[in-house]
Amino acid sequence: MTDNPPLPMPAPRGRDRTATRAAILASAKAILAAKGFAALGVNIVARDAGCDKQLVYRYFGGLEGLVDAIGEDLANWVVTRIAPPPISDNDSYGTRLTLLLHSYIDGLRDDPLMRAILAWEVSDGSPHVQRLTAARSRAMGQWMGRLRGTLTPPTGLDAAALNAILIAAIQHLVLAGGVAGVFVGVPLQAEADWDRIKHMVARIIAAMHGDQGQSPELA
Amino acid sequence: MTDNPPLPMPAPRGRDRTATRAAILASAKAILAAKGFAALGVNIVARDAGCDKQLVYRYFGGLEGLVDAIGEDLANWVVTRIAPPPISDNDSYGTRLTLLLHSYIDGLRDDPLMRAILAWEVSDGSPHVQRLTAARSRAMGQWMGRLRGTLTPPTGLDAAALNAILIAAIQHLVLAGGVAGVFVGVPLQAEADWDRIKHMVARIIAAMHGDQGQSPELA
DNA sequence: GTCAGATATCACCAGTCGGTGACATAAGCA
DNA sequence: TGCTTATGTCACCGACTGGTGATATCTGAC
Repeated sequence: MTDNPPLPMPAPRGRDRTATRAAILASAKAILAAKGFAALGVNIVARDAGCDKQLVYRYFGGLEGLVDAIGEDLANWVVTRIAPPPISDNDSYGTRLTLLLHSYIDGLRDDPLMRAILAWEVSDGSPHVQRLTAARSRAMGQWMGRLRGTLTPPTGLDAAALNAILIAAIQHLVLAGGVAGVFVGVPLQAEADWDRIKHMVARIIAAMHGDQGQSPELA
Repeated sequence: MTDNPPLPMPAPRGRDRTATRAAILASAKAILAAKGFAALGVNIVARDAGCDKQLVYRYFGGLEGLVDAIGEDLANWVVTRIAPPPISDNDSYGTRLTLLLHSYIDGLRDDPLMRAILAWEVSDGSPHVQRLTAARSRAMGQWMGRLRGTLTPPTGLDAAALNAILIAAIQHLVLAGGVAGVFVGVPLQAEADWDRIKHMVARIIAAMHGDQGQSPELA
C-alpha cells in the first residue's frame, strides 16, 4: 500500500504532503481492486492509508476528486499493463486485431483494479463514474490507435460494430470469470479455458476480416 | 411502485399476509430495477411497500430471503418477457440462433430489472447473488433449450464458446448502452443503433456456421 | 529567538444501515 | 364472553457513512 522505500532522512516521516497524497491514492486503488467499488469510501480509504479522513477532503476534495485522480492514473495503465502485441509489418489487419484482443484478455485477467472499474461502469451511471469511464475509454482508444492508422479495415465491413461486440464480449467474460468462474456453462478459469475463448475470437476475426477477399461467397 | 388503485372496500386493507408479502416483493423488484442493486435494502423496501421492516424479516427472513424470492420469480421472466422467435422448420441452426439472440437483445433492452441483476452478477460474488445468478442462468438455459435438441450445430465448431462470446457481448452492450448510451464510440440508443449490432451478430453467426445461402440479404 | 502557515489529528454532527425485542391490534375459535 | 394466534407498529440498538469545525503540532522563513 504505502510506498516510501528510500527514505534515509531522519525526518519524522509525517508532514509530507506529496507522500501522504500518494498513500491515499494508492490505498484507494488497492481498496477498489480488492473490495470493489461498493466498498470504496472516504473513511475506509483514510483508515487504510493510516491518516485522517480530513486529508482526503483537503488533498482530493472528497471521494469525487479521489476517483478523478484514479482516472488520471488510468491513462498510464494501458501502456504499462497490457503488453503490446508483437506487430509485424506483414501482419494483416485481422491478425493485428487478433493479437490486440488476445493481449487485452490477458491484461484484464490479471488486473483486478481494471475489472473493478469495468464492473463499476456497467453498474453506475453517476457523473464521476462517467468521468472515470471517459478516462479509461480514452486510454484504451489510444492503445487501439496503434492498430488503426497503419492498416485499414476491409471495406464493406462494419469494423466498429465488430470491435464493439468483441471488446464487450471480452470484458463481460473476464468479469464473469472473475466472479463466478463460469459463463453459460463455459468454464473461465484455467489457461486452457481462455485459450478456447481466444481461439474463437481469432476464428471470428479471420472469418470477418481475413477471408473477405479469399471467400467472397461468405459475404 | 405500490399499487392499490381501486379501493372501494371500506375494509381496513391491512391484516392480509399474502397481500403484504406480495407488496414487499413487488417493491423489492421495483427498487432493484429502478435504483440498482446498491440501493436495495431492508429499510428502503419496507418504506416503499408502506409497511414496517419487521415484516420483511418475518416474511422473507431478511434481505437474503428477499433476493431468493426474486430469483424464484425469475423463472417465469424469460418465458413472459422474451418473445419467442418465430421458428420455422426450414430454419437452419444459424438462422434460429440469430433469431434467438435478436430476441434476447430486445428482451434485455426493455427490462430494467434484468439489467440490474446482470450488473449485480458481474459486480458481486456474494452467495445470495450467486443463487440469483443460478436461478437466472437456469431460466435462460431452458429458454435456449428450445433451440438445442431440435437442430444440432455443425461439427468442427466450438458452438459453446461462440454462444458464450455472443451472449456476453449482448449483455455487456445492453448494460453499457443503458448506463452510458455508447460503447467504444458506437452509439447504443436508437433502434438503428441496435439494428447495427443485430446485423453484425447475424453476420458472425452466418460466417461461423457456414450457411451463407440462408440469409443472403444480410451480407 | 519568534511567528506564519502548512500539515495532521481530534471530536463531533446528522443520517442511514441491518437487526431485534416489546407492544398494540385485529381475526378466529372456544 | 374470553383466549389464542396472526398481523402490524413502535422504539431502540450498535455500527457505519459522508462531512465539517476547531485544535494540535511541526517546519521554515525572518
